[in-house]
Amino acid sequence: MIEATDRKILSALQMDSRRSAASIGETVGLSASACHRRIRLLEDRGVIEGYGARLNAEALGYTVTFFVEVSLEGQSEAILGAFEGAADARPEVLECYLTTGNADYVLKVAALDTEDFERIHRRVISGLPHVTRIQSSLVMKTVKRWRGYPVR
Amino acid sequence: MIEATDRKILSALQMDSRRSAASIGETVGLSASACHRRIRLLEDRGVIEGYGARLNAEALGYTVTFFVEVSLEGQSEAILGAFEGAADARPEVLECYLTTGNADYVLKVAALDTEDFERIHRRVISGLPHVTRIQSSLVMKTVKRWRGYPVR
DNA sequence: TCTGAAAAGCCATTAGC
DNA sequence: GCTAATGGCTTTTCAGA
Repeated sequence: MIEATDRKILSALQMDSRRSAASIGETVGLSASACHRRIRLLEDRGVIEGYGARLNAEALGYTVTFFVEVSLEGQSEAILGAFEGAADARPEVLECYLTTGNADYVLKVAALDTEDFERIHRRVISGLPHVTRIQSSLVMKTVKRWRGYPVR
Repeated sequence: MIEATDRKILSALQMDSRRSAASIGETVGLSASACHRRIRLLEDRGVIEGYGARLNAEALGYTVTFFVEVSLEGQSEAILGAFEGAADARPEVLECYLTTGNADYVLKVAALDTEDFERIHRRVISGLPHVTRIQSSLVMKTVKRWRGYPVR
């Protein structure tokens, strides 16, 4: 379990990891050194997995985001493993989940433009091993983007 | 457009935003101050939207992740707007996208346990305004988690 | 064991070139 | 873009609650 003060620290760092330990300590009622030590412990415990910059997709040239539901030709460990390894290796595949429901996998993909989308859909995804059926859903609007987990 | 050196900087910061400008500058062939100025400009241009800690979902107590496909009872601006505002306000809804395809929206949701999942599915999602059909897909395995955009 | 205070070293940031 | 200088921050050490 995670203590209340630690949760406040995590919430602050999740929103803005460039805040200093002194600043966060001030808001949670700790000195800079005490706050810093707690952060270090949360890192060591694996609660904090790392720190990253949030980049603007459009600025990077990605104008198209889409989800792909993928079904495979079987459920054997060999088939699943082959697909997962190949999906993981493709940089176009941003995320990949094995799910219950109609499809076997849900993939999140980013493309530079509609031509790139076409290429990824027809060549990359369809070319992953043991794929039998794919169905893409284009993202027309991001209503709520990822801003981290609720920590309360 | 973004220059090659800036892309290397972005890639490094996306992976680990705690690296110093001096360290990144060394790998991309710049002095600390030059690298720092480029980072500042990328922030000002909005290419870098912010910095955040990556937290471990299980450590926070989230054992269940699922996607929900949601259909609404109409497509009018009022209906879409009401749903989107309500979805955005729910902390359980981590992400929300308006998509093409069978459903109108795709939501990503995290739950503490199966009981919490039940609560969110039956009360939160179903209670969002103008929802007519929902279909959940439970994540059984995260094959590839979000690690940022390819910047090359 | 966790805290706060102080010291040392590193880093971000700016100015000058 | 680089070098140099400054101020702030991280990080460690140490003593007390």
